[in-house]
Amino acid sequence: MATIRDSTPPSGDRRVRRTHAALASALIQLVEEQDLSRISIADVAERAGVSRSTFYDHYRDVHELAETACTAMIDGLIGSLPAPGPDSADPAPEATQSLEAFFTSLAQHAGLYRALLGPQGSARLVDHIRRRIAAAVHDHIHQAVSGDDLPERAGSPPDTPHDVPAVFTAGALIGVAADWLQRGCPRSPAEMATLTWPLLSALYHVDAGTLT
Amino acid sequence: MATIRDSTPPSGDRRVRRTHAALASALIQLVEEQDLSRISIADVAERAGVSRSTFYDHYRDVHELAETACTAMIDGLIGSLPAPGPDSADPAPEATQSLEAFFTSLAQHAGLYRALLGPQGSARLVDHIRRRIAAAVHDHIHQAVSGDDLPERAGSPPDTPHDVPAVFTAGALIGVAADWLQRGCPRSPAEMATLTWPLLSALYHVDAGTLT
DNA sequence: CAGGATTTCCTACACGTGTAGGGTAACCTC
DNA sequence: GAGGTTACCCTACACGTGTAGGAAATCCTG
Repeated sequence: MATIRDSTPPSGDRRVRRTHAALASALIQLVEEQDLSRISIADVAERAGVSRSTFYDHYRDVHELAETACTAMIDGLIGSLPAPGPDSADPAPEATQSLEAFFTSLAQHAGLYRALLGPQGSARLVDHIRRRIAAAVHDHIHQAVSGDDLPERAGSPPDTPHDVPAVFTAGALIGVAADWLQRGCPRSPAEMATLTWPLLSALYHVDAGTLT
Repeated sequence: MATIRDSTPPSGDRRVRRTHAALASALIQLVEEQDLSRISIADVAERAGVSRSTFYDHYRDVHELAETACTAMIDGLIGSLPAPGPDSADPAPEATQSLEAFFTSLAQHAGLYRALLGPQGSARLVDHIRRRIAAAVHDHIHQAVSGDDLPERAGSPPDTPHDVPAVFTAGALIGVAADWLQRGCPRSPAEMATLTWPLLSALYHVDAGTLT
């Protein structure tokens, strides 16, 4: 039996890397085709060309696989979140552009993200994403206030401190994203960015003011 | 076999009311004791003194039961959300008080809400709650701008229009609530209200400004 | 109270889940 | 390459899910 909880990516063994990749790819394919709640472990394993018991050697359930399989994509998304502008830059072109990139990325994998964030999705994954966004927002705010460049926060554990503004902001972004995806992306990413930026910017300003 | 999708509360038949109540009460009990994901339909049915197949006569799964069983409680929560103040009322005592009531209600059923909103919770229910909060926020904003008293929005269907600020705000509140509950409510409801109100208020102001 | 209509319960079935043990083959290290 | 290690696969089992049909009890209606 395999040792469970292998601490992720640069797994020494070639076999492990292959099954991890195969399972992740299979899940992403399947989730584009149907609701996450309809996907059985047997489905994923078969699509990946792997036995069902091998799946259990690596993950406890589909949500756990989804968490690790999508972390890279999620982090890409989060990376395109705009930092708070220096101060009241009303048009704020670069921030809006960042947000547009955010919504564009969402739209490009709309099927995937809708399945994960929507009502048939995974509360676990949503929680995971909220933590990561909150951590990013936390860094943005403190970086903007102190002026320091934080040391990149590598693959560090997302031990968010209890930062109310950060989780507030993170929840808000998830809410907008989930709702937009669920309605089938009726507005363009640019429109969404234009509508969202004033709200996000307002939160940033409150945070900066409260922090000092 | 029973006709599925009976349109809820004032169900004529005495038997139906009894089983609905028994199932709802049983679920709420169980969810205070353990994670939602560990609760089987057989558990709920047994606790309610009802057969498993009767459960399926009324609900498709545990999440659907949770949705209807908690709607009343949820609506109570939403009712205590503060409306936007007339304009910049910085201390805004009544708004903060409303928010404190909101967090106090959450804390009173902390076990329940944590199980429902947390990582082991129900994405369906979270989606449902977000829609309801968004609808309430939507009404608040338009009421504040137009000055009208909307006609109470009785048990009406939560057909939220695509209102970005509303879902943004709704997501934010859910994010704060979920995070706070998950950490075991480390701060008092009053502290949470004090921390949250500036953020919420800022969003209200942006919305009012954008609307005119 | 009789009537019909519904709800409730029982049984049964095909599947999915999660766990366990052990055989085989692939891998890394030396 | 030979070594031990470890991942992979197979089998099997206990349980939960969701569906279906039909018997019996309960209810609303007139």
